[in-house]
Amino acid sequence: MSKEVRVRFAPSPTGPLHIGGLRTALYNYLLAKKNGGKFLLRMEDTDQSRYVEGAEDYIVESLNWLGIIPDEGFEQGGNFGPYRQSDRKDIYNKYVKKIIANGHAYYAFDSTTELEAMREKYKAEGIHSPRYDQSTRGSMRNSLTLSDSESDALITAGANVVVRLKVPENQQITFFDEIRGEVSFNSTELDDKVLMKSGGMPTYHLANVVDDYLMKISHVIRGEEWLSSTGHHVLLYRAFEWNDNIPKFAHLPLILKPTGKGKLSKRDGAKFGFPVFPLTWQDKVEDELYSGFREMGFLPEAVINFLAFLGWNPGTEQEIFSLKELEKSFDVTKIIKSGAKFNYDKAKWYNQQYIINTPEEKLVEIIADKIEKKVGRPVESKFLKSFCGLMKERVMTLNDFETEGAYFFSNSFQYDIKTIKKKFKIENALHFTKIIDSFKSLEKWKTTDIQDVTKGYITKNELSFGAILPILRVCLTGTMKGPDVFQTMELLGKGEVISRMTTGLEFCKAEVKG
RNA sequence: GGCCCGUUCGUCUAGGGGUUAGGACGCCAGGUUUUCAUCCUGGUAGCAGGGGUUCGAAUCCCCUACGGGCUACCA
Repeated sequence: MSKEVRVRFAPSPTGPLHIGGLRTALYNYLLAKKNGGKFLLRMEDTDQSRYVEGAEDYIVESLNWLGIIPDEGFEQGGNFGPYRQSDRKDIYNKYVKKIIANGHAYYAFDSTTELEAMREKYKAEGIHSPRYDQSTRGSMRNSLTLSDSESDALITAGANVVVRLKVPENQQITFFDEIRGEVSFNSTELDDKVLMKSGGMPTYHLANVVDDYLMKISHVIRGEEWLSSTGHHVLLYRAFEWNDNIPKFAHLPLILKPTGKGKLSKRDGAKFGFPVFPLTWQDKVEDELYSGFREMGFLPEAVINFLAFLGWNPGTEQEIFSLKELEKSFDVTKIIKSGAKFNYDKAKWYNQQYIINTPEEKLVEIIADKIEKKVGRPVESKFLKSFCGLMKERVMTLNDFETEGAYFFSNSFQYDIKTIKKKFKIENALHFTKIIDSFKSLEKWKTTDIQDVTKGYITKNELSFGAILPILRVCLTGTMKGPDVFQTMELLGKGEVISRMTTGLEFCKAEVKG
């Protein structure tokens, strides 16, 4: 009987969640669903100094938007709570006492200045990155070097007391990473990490291991930035004698900048002109607005699909996967080892695919409010449905509906002068007037009728389509881009078409003369 | 600097000893649509370098180079 799959997404509320974190959440979620397991959301808020107001809500809302809903967490509840680390201080305290007692951790009393002095001293001796470890701890102020009575006094006094892991000498630490295979460290390379900070809060390392154990986490899927500290985590499991309960590890490659080097950062969005966050985030400290995929007009399904494929693929040639399909096909061992550059073109392509495959009714639900807000009046849903049908094959984002299709809602637009100059011949002016007249006398205002009467007129008078159709389009929409001109006319309505044609024709005449 | 991880078209990737090295995005060309987009067809372009092992390496091993991560009382 294999253990139940229980995975967690454990973000820190230090700011908005960026797409790297989101992908981590997604992979965790997929592994849980694939195996009928549980996906938990745990808030790692042990650093009160970095706590950012609203970040927690942002994380929850982001996951909700994407449909990655936790089975357990501080909102859903569960039998392994509390799910905020700040609410678990007593638990960490209890466990840290335990490993101090069994000799795997110790108290250290060094002040910041003392630590700095130590680093300076060893640096001067040519050691590049001096650390608090087995080679230096003997010359520091801690419960290993001080007498018991001295230590006790300092512990009681309470200032500057931290607990450090006593890393053993020359131990081989090997663990199996589901993505990378065997990874090993020698303990001599590892420093005596702080487990409990002076305020009594645990550090990530302690809290993480204790929580994963207590919450019966079976797989730890996290970013590659944690790979180096996994040695410490394994040591911790050993110190607690939880060897049989070490979770499986999977360290995800980082998401890189699209150009240049380095991992994607929050500033890259503004720099390269694409979102790196799921939702727009107003940063109060920096007074900066970071754009989000949702506000940029992306469908959550498209973002999911795009994110899933940034570092994973099923090994088949299928590219479009719904969340449900991903849940079935996902396989941690197929995750790519190397970092992937963020490719906004591909993200847009996914979005376009999803928009095209979304039924018009659904699109109306999504964009109706935005359109009406922009137009400033209610718009019939029947109209919107046709509008979506005409536009959805030519938009990249949801926002393009209102920008590229603005002329369906308003007649105040700029005419494409170039086309008018090129295509409008003054000797055809009378023909346009006659075409307008034939529109007026049209009883049924359907695409085919409009098309028949227009094309009929062109053929009968031996005119060319190229001399008439572009001008019709420009007069009606201002632009040369857009759906079929006759379908556009049907949707615009007879009155509107006649009115726009009349003013448009006057504009053309004036333009050519002037 | 040290430790750890990585390296297939411009980008995302398939491929795990014998393949014309496959797909997708982008780009280019053609077709459809007398617009744009969609759609269809075709094209462009890649195994970081050097040594091994082998009858035979993109594939296995080593070295180098390059990239990335970590090196806090941050996560």
